Amino acid sequence: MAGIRDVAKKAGVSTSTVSLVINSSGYVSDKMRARVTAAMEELNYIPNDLAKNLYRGRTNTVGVIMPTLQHPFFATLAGRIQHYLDTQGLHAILCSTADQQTGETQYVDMLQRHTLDAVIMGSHSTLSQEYWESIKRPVVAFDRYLCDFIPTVGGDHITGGRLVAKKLIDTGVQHVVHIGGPRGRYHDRARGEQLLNARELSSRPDSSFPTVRYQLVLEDELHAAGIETNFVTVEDLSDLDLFHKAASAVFDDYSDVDAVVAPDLAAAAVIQEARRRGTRIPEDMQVIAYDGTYVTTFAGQQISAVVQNLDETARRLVVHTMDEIERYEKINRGDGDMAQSVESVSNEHRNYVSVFDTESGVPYRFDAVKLEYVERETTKH
Amino acid sequence: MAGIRDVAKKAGVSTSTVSLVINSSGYVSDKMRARVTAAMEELNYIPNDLAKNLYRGRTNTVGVIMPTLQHPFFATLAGRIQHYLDTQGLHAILCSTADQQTGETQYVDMLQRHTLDAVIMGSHSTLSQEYWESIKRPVVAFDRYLCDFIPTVGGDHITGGRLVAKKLIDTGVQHVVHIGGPRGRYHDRARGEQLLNARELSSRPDSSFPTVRYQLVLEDELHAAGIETNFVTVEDLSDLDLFHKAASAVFDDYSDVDAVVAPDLAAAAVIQEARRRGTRIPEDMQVIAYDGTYVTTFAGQQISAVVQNLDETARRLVVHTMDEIERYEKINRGDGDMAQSVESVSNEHRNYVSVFDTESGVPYRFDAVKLEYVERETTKH
DNA sequence: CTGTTAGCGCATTCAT
DNA sequence: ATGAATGCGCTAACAG
Repeated sequence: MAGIRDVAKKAGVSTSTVSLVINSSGYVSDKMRARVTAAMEELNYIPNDLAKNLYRGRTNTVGVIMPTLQHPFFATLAGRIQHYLDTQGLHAILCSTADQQTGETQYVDMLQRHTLDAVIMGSHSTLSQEYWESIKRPVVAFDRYLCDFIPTVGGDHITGGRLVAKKLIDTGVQHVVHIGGPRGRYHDRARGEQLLNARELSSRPDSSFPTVRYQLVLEDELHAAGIETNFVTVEDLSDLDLFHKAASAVFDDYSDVDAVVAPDLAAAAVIQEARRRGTRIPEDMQVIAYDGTYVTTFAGQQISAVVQNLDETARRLVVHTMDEIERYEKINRGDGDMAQSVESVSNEHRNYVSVFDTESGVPYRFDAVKLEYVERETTKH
Repeated sequence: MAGIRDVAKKAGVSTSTVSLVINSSGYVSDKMRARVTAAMEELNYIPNDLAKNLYRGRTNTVGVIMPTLQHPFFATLAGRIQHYLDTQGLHAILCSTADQQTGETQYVDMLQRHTLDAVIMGSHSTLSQEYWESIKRPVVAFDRYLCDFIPTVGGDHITGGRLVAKKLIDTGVQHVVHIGGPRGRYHDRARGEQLLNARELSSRPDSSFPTVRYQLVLEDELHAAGIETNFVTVEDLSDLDLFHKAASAVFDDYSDVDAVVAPDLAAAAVIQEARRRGTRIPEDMQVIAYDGTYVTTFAGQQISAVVQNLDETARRLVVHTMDEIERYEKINRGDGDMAQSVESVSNEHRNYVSVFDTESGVPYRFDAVKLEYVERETTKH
């Protein structure tokens, strides 16, 4: 309850002196400082950050929007994001859209009302490009394109797809079934672009960059090698039971399948189903997981996987978040134009790709994190 | 950038009228309302919640402290907490202590500085009882005793331990190895109290109520039935590799083990290790997981488990959180004494146990959520 | 029913 | 080096 003025009164100084002591800024004589700290102790004074926030117009809080924490993939990513935000003195408000009635708009709202300094968007959004453009506050996207004004950090799924394809081709499989989320959500016209590299992709802000990309690359490379492929859809990623159903479907619908590529949980379900049906892995069937979270090490056997570097992804997401916050602060202060701060970041990452839009002065930035293939029990050498 | 006064000016009314329109409180004539909303549209006005927060002294934000989001157990719990907080118009700031340099004190700090309305404490705390008592702001604990002023919601691990013991005894096993976190952390004197029921436990605020309790009950009941038991420790729960090491240790150190009880991830590791060593489950060995998250359904085989009702746990945690917030608001308004609001909650839950401390006027409250045993592939009937 | 005004608790110019 | 005054943007008495 004790306020800064109580402390000032008790110490026989003015409020600004107390303020200087609190923030250890400016010059305060040692005597004054001692008296002030003594008064603070006595009154058990604790500064109220709400006032500070109002004055500063910042809360040091970032909204982190993920589909669900149930998936180790997003839980891990969220954890790493929290870690890197913490190193910058920022807090994370977590929103798993699956756990909430109100969707992502609530958080964009908080962003607009200055309850949030920025938003990291990791969920699929049905909102239009125009909507995201109209926000004009710091937003960074994970693995998806929102609009020209919003930078993206995501896995290099082109490489990811190639890694899987190469391994399967080398192993000599004939019929690959891969499992994934509904494809309808994604821009199908991207279908013809799967062999573009990250730089080329990033120059096409009209297409999204979701994980699903690796599937397109995979299919193309396998087809080019004369290998048959089929796709099994998991409609709702937050319904874990569907992964088991998908695993069953693989065996039921494709009797001659000799390789499965699937996100971690689905891959784990396939391992379990294989044991139940007496299918030996990797002798009778190869299994490769896509994502490579700890689920691949706690399944029935250790699963080979294309691993996403979530730590690095989180690090970059936070770097861009800070940049965006700073960029908008500059804009709101009036100095510096919108494109300015981008340059300074562009050398930060090896795979960083910037495409400047000279008309708007604002670039769309795609920051690709490399993926890695790890060989384990479920594939043959 | 547009403020409430800009809107007022544009609409030709006063700021308070605008405020009334925004909060749709009080009476405003339709004409005025129309003009105000029109002005808001034109100016693209968005209220700044920082000012509102300062005035109200609340942020509608609750700190949720968990050891790590890596564990599906805590990730799921955190997700459910977020869900229930959301239904009450509250946001969740997430802190997994494993992901952060700064520990839980940072969040208690935010609580004191009014950045947080309350804190839900799910991590182990090394801080003293006196420390927690001195906070005097809303705190609710998960599965652990902090101090007399702080209510706890936790699983009924007494029942949990009994469920496991009964099953194992019925199955006729001879040598049980169970895996768990380091025991040193927990009050050893609780050792002699393991047969107390929830009510009796709750009347002993000097002991904590961690998950580990089930192990004590388990050991006692098994010993009483003449069954040998051994304990394998996992020193650091956030180091997933240790679960695999523990699983190996079970086989290496105890060749005649015929049953394993372990937290989900460790149980999954045991399943994997058993397959590697040719041990058949459940023919040669029974496995029961404690917690029952989805990990038990994605392991090498479906694992029998004592399931914690995390949804109900989360619900109650949030109920108590709201109660505490309200209680402290009353206290700060001066009306109502500290013990008052507790009564109204005590009938809310079937397993709710209150112990009133007439001296302080504030009870220690322990709210126990029932556990359930689910039979799956890894145990015999 | 609407407008005027006084804070909410702190940070920061400016004088001194 | 220190203090008095002003404002951050909004809310809620109170007066009209």
